[in-house]
Amino acid sequence: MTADLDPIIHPTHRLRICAMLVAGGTLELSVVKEHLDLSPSALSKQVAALVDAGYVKQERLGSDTRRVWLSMTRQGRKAYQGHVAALREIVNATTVPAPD
Amino acid sequence: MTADLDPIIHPTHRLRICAMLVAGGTLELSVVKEHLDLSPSALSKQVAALVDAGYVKQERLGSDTRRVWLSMTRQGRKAYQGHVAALREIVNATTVPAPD
DNA sequence: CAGGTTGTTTTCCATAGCGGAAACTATCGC
DNA sequence: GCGATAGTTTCCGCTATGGAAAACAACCTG
Repeated sequence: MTADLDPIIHPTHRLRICAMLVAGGTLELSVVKEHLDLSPSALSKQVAALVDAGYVKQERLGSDTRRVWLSMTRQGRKAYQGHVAALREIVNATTVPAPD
Repeated sequence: MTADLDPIIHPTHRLRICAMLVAGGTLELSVVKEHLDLSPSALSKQVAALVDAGYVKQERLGSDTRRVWLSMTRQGRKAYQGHVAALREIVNATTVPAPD
């Protein structure tokens, strides 16, 4: 009943990264970097955290294999959905502990 | 157009505290503590951060002045609304940077 | 294929945030 | 006044974060 916020996803940069990937499918790392205006190292680390958690897949695709592409894994999509559900639950809460 | 996430509000405990107060009006600190299952010191610190930001008002009301009551300030409510708007914007984003 | 360039990751470092435990302050009820 | 109750602060260790620069990888050109 009480969905939990996912601490891997919640921090602002990672939440944004996931949102982009969920909406956009497979995106180039550099596109995400520009869109979120993150430094290379900051982005790389946040993405690494998502990859470590099994939420995001990284691959070098296309003709120029220097470029990295990102996409959500099935597990990541599920975790993201759960996280968003938890956010909605919190934000939409109308019920509040009854006063004494 | 791009609303920003508020770093004061975003962290999970503070988000929950704000959500409770926005929904519940004036609540006793201990009620919040029980509801969120936080240790005394953890709660005290998170609330202090919200108070420092001017988002939450703390007062000792009623006969037992040991008990602290919490409520959102006007500024806090506004910040919370903005934060939630930003969350919605991120989560509902359908538009994504166009591919090459 | 050497050398330069571009894209990404890693290392190093300094700083901020967080939470538990325990000491402390203030108040209450008897 | 005393023990119990509510909350805050201090102290401490741990994790997270981010910038800068070094390192690494892949590409491109001559």
